[in-house]
Amino acid sequence: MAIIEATLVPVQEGVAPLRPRSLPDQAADAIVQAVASGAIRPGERVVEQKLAAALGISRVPVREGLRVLAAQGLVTVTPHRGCRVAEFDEQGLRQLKDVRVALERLAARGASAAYRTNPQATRPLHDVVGQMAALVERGDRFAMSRLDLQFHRALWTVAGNDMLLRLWEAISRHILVIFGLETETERDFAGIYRQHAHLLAVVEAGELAALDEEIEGHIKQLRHMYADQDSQKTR
Amino acid sequence: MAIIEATLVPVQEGVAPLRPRSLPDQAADAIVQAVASGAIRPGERVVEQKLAAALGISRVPVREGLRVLAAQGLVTVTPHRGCRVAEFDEQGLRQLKDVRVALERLAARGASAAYRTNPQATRPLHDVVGQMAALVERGDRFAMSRLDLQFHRALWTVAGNDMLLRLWEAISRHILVIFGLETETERDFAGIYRQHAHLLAVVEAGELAALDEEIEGHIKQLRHMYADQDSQKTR
DNA sequence: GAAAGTATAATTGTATACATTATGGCAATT
DNA sequence: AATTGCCATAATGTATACAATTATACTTTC
Repeated sequence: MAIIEATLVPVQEGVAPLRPRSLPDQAADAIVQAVASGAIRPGERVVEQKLAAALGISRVPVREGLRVLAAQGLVTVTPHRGCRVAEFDEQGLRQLKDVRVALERLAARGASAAYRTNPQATRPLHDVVGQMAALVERGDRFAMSRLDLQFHRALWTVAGNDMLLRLWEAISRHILVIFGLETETERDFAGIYRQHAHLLAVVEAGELAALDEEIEGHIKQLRHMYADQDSQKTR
Repeated sequence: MAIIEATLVPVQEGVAPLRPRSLPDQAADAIVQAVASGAIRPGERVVEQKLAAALGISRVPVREGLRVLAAQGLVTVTPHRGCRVAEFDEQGLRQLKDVRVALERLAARGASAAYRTNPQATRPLHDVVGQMAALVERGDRFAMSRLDLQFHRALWTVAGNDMLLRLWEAISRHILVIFGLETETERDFAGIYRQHAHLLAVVEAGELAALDEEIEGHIKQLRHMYADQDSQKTR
């Protein structure tokens, strides 16, 4: 059987399959980044041609990127009337938080189970927490936000649920934007590090009730930070 | 202020804004339908040009539809190597079920809260259940599956969480495919009707613990039905 | 003077054409 | 005999061109 034969072929270890990032992907990231950095404001109209020109590419990959973003809820697209960046009002944030809590619990439980099966499974999480610790001194806000997302992405990955991870792709983009839009209030870097370290410990402990509570508390902060800016909005 | 003036303009009530379904959307639906009906098998390679030809359109809208399906996890796309329909193995089904339970709980709680605020909120759910009742006699398997999905879509809509509803769009497509692929074992139509009616009653009752349990039981059936076929798979 | 009609510009939607990349077969080389 | 290099083919990725739709400004009409 050819299949069996194929599995016997020695596969080079230690090399990850490289995959070139396509223009649509890059375009989607660029748009999200633009929103997160404030270059494009929530609710603002987005014109394909202008985006394409700014990115130095044609409209086609831009459109594909926008379609994906629409599926993930970061832009709304009305037929023949174009795209508009989603608004991130207080209600939307609460909804996002609810969804995230529900799924993050699942992820944490999955990661917890994976750890019980194989204590090495949470290695990536420790790595991220380690990087966080190194960042506490020099307070790089952007880098810390990235590590925050990276930690949770790792958590959802360790859980080993493909569908879950796919939903995280959408959710994390929302969070990325929210992190970007959040007020400049200095975040408590030591606190962020401590929180994630603690969450990781609880995951490895595997007490379900404690896990649920930890997750709930961990995510609540999100809404907090953003609330100030939102109340400033006149409209 | 122009804004205030605008809000005073009487808006015609009772008419839904009509939006033409775009070719990419139709293409995506067509592909999902083709998988659900068995015309395209899970894991099978999908060539854009052939799809376009079959649908009588060009490749561009097909590509956009495929990108959305990829974001929703129904196809996997490898750069320069094309698309492949996802496989729905037992593990994937379990993962899907876990995610669905977690989110469906959230939806049910939201719907329950909406009902407490306004008893009219669950009206659409009663409608669907009514249609189910009418279908019990003449056992139209396809129609019943549609009502099943329609019920849950209504549930998630009533919950009033946009993000949640967006995720449902992805999940429901998976379920649609699974329903289609499921073995021809006659489903218990009366049972399906009864289950949904009961779920609705529990939602309106609003007992959280009972709700969680009900959801869990309600969704477990999914894996069940498919398990047989999956075990037949040789590979 | 407000509503409806009309022409024009801007933008999106789709199709076609071209460029790039992967795949499979076959010869050449070691 | 196995690996490498090369070529032909097929499919994807991207750009450009055109068609269809919407928005805007202006005119017309009652």
